Amino acid sequence: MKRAIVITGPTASGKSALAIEVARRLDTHIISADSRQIYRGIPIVTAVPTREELAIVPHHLIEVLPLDAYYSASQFEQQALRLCDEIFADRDTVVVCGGSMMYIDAFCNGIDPLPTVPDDIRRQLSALHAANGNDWLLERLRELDPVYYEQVDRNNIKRVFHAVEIIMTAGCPYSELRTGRKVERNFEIEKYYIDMPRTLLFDRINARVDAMVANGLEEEARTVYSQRGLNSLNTVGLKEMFAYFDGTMDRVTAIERIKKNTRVYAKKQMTWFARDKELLDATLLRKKIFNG
RNA sequence: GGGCGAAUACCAGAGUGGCCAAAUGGGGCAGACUGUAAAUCUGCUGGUUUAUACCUUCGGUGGUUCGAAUCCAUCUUCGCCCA
Repeated sequence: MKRAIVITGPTASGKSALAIEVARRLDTHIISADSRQIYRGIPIVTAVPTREELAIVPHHLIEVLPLDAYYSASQFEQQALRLCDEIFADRDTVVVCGGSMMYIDAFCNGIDPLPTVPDDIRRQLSALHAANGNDWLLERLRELDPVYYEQVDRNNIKRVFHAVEIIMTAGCPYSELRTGRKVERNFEIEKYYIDMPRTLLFDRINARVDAMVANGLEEEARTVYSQRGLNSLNTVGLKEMFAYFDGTMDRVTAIERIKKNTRVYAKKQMTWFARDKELLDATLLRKKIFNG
């Protein structure tokens, strides 16, 4: 049976390095499950592995999309599965590595297929929303899908918006499309999580941000500053630099904010993964691969 | 030596007699999450295991008042000004 070794954990916990060691040992490839490293042009903020690291084993889905490309967990699932097929053609194992919670979930458990919302529908709804406000949007959802209306966090207007645009596209209630069903893969999945004391992790985060700054974070941010509205750039490390460029935050504060927001992000990852009962401790993987 | 101003919860900072365990922001903590997820959203943050409840807080002490973070006296510390 083929096998996918999934390596995840909070940001700066050492996922990439471990994945490279493991993939090298098993002579296989790494599929990155990172919603930001997938974009081209922001390797410093997103901590893309170095050129040397990338040369050790083949990596996939790193720096492959233009910054303005639309992408989603579902697309990741499809692409990652396709890559698995290819890699499994002449190997038994593949390594999937990343900290994007939803991508990991989509890969391991699948995600319900939803229609892709056409641009004109999105634009149209967006205009109506802008003109009529949140209450109007909520009212639309209540009419169109009372079931989901009861379930959503109505303060989270992005979710409400998404539900409505999906309904408009699919022509049926969003709640009918959400099965939450877990998909079985035709390969085994071993999911490992890198755990470490929070104080240590936070020290690593702070050190990594300093390293990014030393490696040209500011210059990198400048090169994409003009495109700041893109979702791919709504990223920790860039938004703070943008605020600095705007003059609303001084440089030292911006760098502090990056550290703080990265810590917050790491905590979100920890919270998400804490409820995943299938996760194994990454130290087990180390033992298995390197001592056995 | 004299004059003025300030002292509030982890920090900053509102509040100037009851509606104050005390606005707001920051920071911290906890959580939600199936479609741009490094996104988006939520709760808690004096103590009492629960609380529309009780207790202890607004520099110290002593007063005034039915009632004080808020008024008075005094002390301490800090800042500014005049000598």
